[in-house]
This record gives sequence, structure tokens and C-alpha cells, in this order.
Amino acid sequence: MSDAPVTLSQVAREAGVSLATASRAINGSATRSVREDLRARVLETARRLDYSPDPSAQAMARGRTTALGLVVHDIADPYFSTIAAGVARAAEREGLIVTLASTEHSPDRELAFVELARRQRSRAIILAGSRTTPPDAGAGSAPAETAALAEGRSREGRPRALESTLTAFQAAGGGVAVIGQAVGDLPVVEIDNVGGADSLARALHGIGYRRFGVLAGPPRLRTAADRTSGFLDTLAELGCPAPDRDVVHGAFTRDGGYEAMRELVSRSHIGTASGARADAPEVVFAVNDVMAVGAMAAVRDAGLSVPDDVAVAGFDDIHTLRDVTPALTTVRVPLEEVGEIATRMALGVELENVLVHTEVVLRESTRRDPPGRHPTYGMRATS
Amino acid sequence: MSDAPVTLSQVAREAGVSLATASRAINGSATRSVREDLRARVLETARRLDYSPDPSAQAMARGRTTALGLVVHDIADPYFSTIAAGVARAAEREGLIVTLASTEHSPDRELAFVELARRQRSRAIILAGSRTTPPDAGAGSAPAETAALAEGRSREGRPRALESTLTAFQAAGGGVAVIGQAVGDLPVVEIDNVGGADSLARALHGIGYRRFGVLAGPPRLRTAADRTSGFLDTLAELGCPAPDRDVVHGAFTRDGGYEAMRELVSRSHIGTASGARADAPEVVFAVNDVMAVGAMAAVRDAGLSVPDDVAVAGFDDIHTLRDVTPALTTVRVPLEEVGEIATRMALGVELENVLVHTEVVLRESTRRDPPGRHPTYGMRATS
DNA sequence: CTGTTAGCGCCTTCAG
DNA sequence: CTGAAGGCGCTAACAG
Repeated sequence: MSDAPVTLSQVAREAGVSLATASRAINGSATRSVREDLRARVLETARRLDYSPDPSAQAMARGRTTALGLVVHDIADPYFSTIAAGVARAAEREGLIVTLASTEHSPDRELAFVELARRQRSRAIILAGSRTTPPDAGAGSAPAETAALAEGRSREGRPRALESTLTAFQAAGGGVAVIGQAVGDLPVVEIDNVGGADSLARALHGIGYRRFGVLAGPPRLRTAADRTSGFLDTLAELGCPAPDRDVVHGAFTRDGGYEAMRELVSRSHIGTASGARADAPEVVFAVNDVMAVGAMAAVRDAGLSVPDDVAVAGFDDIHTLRDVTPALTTVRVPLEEVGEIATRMALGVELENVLVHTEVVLRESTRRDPPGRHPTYGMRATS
Repeated sequence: MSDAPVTLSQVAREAGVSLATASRAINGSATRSVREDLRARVLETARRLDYSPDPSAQAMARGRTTALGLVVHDIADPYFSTIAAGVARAAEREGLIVTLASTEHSPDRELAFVELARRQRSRAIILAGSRTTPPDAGAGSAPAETAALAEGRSREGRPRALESTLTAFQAAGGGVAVIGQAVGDLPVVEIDNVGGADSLARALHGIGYRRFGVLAGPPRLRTAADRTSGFLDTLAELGCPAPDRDVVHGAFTRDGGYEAMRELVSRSHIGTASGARADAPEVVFAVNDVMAVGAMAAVRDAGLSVPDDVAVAGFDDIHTLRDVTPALTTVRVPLEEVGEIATRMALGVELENVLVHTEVVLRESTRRDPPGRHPTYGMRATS
């Protein structure tokens, strides 16, 4: 029953042609042309023998694989899995195999995977997931350098190491695309985090909110920082700056949102019947949907209600989180499409950098008017 | 700036040893032993040159890759992405690269990916996602056969084709693990869907529910069918059989849950103030969390409330869906762990088939008592 | 247009 | 214990 895979030379022999001819027949060679009848014969016996080429062998001979590397922070996070779905679809269309790396938020691992992809001569590599700013953006820190050496890693700062590895990969003919925000001059599918947050602030202000809080995520995570600053800047511009007290940082996860909200609730005495402060936030912006869901849980656990005691808004519009109750106001990012675009870009199909626009979606979690029957609430407001 | 990857022979030359010695030094050969000083020298220059082996070349020489194939129905579905996270973690620990295939529910594509993995001599392959029963489990259908041929695919029925391809892969030395339910005699990480559904039925019955409905998913999907029948059988045993009318099928997705619930609501006049039927279901079991969330949205859109008008329960305990409001009663499946186990099993670390137990988690979506303050509600009931 | 011949980078018998 | 040589499956110059 066991059968060693059929090789090209077997096909060639069986078809009565040379190896080269068989190869040319099966995949049109650059300098193509094989007599029609021969080609047909080869193809036929290939099918009959159930032949299919060995990717490793092809990779060796051609000097490049058929693999597309996708590196994400955490594949279990719906943000990334949605992007991955887009990448998988586009990759299949291009006949590429996607190799997945879930770094679990470790920059070291991220770098290692990129190096692996490079070494493996992947056709292209897509980096999803926000960059982080270095802990000390200060002077050429000698201590950090020795630490890096001790770890046996690059002599440069991590971010630069990543960038230069990627650049080297690109120089060697590999395709690259980064998702989120730019890394050096590499091709990027940029997500308009600042613009989306700005629109959200305006939309919320537009429906009457005046006192805002923010669950800002990790301070050094670019995506989180951009969304936060976009929101805060607009708020200031609108004349409703959020006090520092009401901007709390936390992990970019459900639990992070939960904890941050808990902190905010106690800190600002939101809705506490006995001691609600007159200046407590009316609405809280969590910088991603997953955090927002955690935040809503915290509100509920505090015996309060969304949106009556505090409204909550998120960012991303994760499909599967779309209809939590109350339905979450958020900023829609077409994640699956982002994955597809990034793939095409990394493959050189798409040439120019793309800025993906986002769209505010107002739902019940930020409803202002007193609870009641508003079955038609939930229309979109374009940003 | 561009630098062609360093090869082993460069390292060897630089270190002043032969290629063979370098190879043996870097990866302890079977018949090992390299003089200590030489080995050190090789290792040192390898590090200095930033050498790392070319996976394709190794694959060719050794006859097997370092790749682990993971095929799922839809990577954007949290069920699969959670499993994928477990697989990714375990794979990294084993030094394997995971290649991801998202079949978008197409059995053809699934088969194609398995064949690719086999051809590529992947080290192992993990098949996640429920099998479907063939449309016609009847006699050796000639028409189906010609259709298959016309499609250029296997001569056997799809399911059998999959199984035999997998078996062949295994016979050729590849590791295999299937997640969900058994496929032939292949290693399997079986999920106790029937037992979980049974426990859920008992738990709901235990807190007083007597009239049940089921959003059953696609009839031919094994996982859905098992959960449905496990639930229904126990209900019958408990003396509260669910009428056929209250078992509605639909897609295994959020939208499927939404539509199915909408159908059920109108069909059974659940909670319709004017015409609620006395025998309308009090609680509805959606065979997975994603459907359950859709179902809750449908209930809400019908102007009804969960759990007051109808209670809703799901299955899986997707982390990110855990705290929708009201919090979802469900059956917990340790998905990430499942992914890890499957990986170890496919790699031959784990030897015996595993039956993964599930656990009922009662939360607010099936709370019976009148709404009020029950902040401590939500404890687990072990199954 | 087709066949022959080198390798691609690495592992692995075989001698030495 | 180490070095030389062959080959994995396929492609890409070269001849013919």
C-alpha cells in the first residue's frame, strides 16, 4: 500500500521522453515549447501516475520556495485570524503555501521567524501585528547593546534588526509587506488608526457625549498608541479633553480591557450610586474590540450597565464580536481584505502602499437616549 | 547589502574542516562524535557567519521536511484559530514550521492540501474540522464516480479518498492526527461532543428547564450531528423530548445561528406577547458558541430578551465570546490544549488516542430565576 | 524542439 | 575520527 511518491523521471521514462522534456511539459519553461503531442502524452501519464512535484526539490533547483510566511502576534486573536483568512485565500489563489508563525508577542521570536523565512527563501513574508517602540528611545544605549550580544542576537536595537533583516530579504528577491504601520521603507498596508479614532471621537461627540475615558492598551504598541492619540487629540480639539486620570493603560487583550475598566470605574467612581463623580466619563473608548468586550464585562461585574451608566466603544469590528449585547460601537477595519491586499503587495501584484480606510459603526453600546424601543438604531455613520 | 545565504560549505571552509565534519558538528549525526575542539570551532564560525541550514536542502537530503501541515475549515473561525494557536505553540517547541491551509469548507480543497502535504513530505499533518457524512451513503454510485473522474480527482468517494490518502501518508512515515472524531483508524483527538451535550441537557434540566429547542447546524456535519443527538437523546431519556418542530438546522456560523433562531422564534411564537405558545421552548441549545451569539442577536432583534423570554446555550466556550452579555452558558472544550495534544500525537510523542472531556459552564444566558442581583452566578458545574 | 549534463545545499555511506 | 564522493528531485544552461 505504501508508495514512494512518483518522481518526474518516472513520469518521463513512462512517457518515453527525457527528464527535461517532462519538466518543460509540466510547467511551461521560460524558453518554452514542447511539441503538442509530447506535452499531452507527458501530462497524461503524469495524471495517470498521480504525479505532483516535490516543492523542496523545486525550491532547491529554482532557488526560491513556493512558501509565503505569515507572522502574527497571536493567531488565536480574532484580529489576526481574520487577517490570516485573507492571506490564506489570496495565497491559495497564487498557488503558494502559507507558513504560519504565531510569535506570542515576542519580538525575539518574530525576528527569528523572519530570519527563518529568509533562510528558507520564502517567496514572500507578511508581518502582521503592530511594532512596538523601543523601551528607551534614547541615546545609543551601551547596556542594551551588551545585553543583545549576550543573548546572541543582533547588535542593533530589535526594531532595526527586524527592519534590516527584512530589507536584506527583500534585496535577495523576497517580497515583503507589513500590516498596520510602516517599518522603514518597506511596503505597507497601513491602517488608518488615527483617522478612525478621530472619526469615532467626532461621532461620539456628535451624538452628545462630552466626558470621555480611554482604555489605551500598552503604551509602546504603535497601533494602540495611534488610536489613543488620534482619539485624544480630536477630543482636545473639540474642547472636551480627557483628563489623564481617565486614560488607563493595560494589555491589548480581553483581560487587559477588563482590568483597565475596573481600574477606571473605581478611580472615577463611574455610576457608583453613592458617589458618582460629576465628571466621571460617560463613554469609554477601548482601543480594540476584544478589550471593549472585557470592559463591558467589568462594567457588568460592577453592577452597572452599558450604555446607561457608561457607554463603551471599541475598534476593529471583529465579526464574531459584532453582536455582543449591547451591540458594540466600533470602527470597522476590513481585516480580511487587509490580508488579501498585503499578500498581493508582498507578491508584487499590488505596487503602491495602501492606506486602508476605516468606518465608524454606531451601535447600542453607545446609545444616548434613554433605554426603550429603538429597534432601528444601529445604522452606520461613514467616517 | 544583499547577501546570499551562507552555506554549510562556506562554514566548513572558513573553519578549516570538511563539509562532512561541519555537518556532523552542527547537527549531531546518528553515528556521531566530532572531536570537541573541531566541533567548537565549527559552531563558532557558524555563529559568526550567521549560518542557518536551508530547510529545503535538508528536506531533500533527509527525505523529509520540517513542516507540519495544519488543515482547518476556516481559520477566521475562533474554534479553529484557537486550535491553531495550540498547534503553533507545540510545533515551535518541536522546531517545526507549520503550514496552514484554510479550506473554506471545501472537501476538495481539503483533499488537495493533504495530498500536497504528502507530496511535500511534511513531517506530519493535522486535520482539524469535522468530517461530513457523504450526501448519499448509499450503493457504489456510478454517477458520482464519473463526476469525480471528470473533476480529475480520486475514483473513490471523497471521505474514503481522504482517509486513504492520509493512510498512505502515514505508511510513508508521516505523522497524522485528526481532531474531532475518528477517521478510519487514524490517530485522533476525539472531542466528547456527545457527552458534553448530554451533560448540558442534564444541567439545564437540573435547573428547571423542561421545554427545549435546538439550533442543530448542518445535518451532515459530524460535530454538529453528535452534539445534537447527544442533547436530544438525553432529553428523551429525561422525559422532555424536543419536538421536531423545535429542532432547526442551519449553517455552523453566526449567521446560521441568527437565521435558525429567527425561524424558531417565528415558528414557535416564542415570547410573542400576543401569541406565545404554551409549549414554546424555554431554552435553545445552539451547537456552537458562534451560532449561539447569532441566536442571541436574533432574539434581541425580535424584541425579546435572553434569558427571560428564551434562554440560550452554546458549545465550545470560545474565550473571546465568553463574556457577551448575558454571559453565555456553554460546554467548555480546551481547544488550545486539543491543538497541542494533536501535535504531539501526530509527532508520535503521544501514543494513544485521546478523548477530550468537556465541562458544562452555566452562565447568565440560562439563568432561571427572575432578573435581579445575582453577582455570584456563573460558577461551574463539572460534567 | 529535445536530450544531456551540471549543479542547488545538505546528509550519509564509504574509504582513509 | 575525518575527508571524499554520491545522490535526493528538479531546473537550467548547454549541446544535438
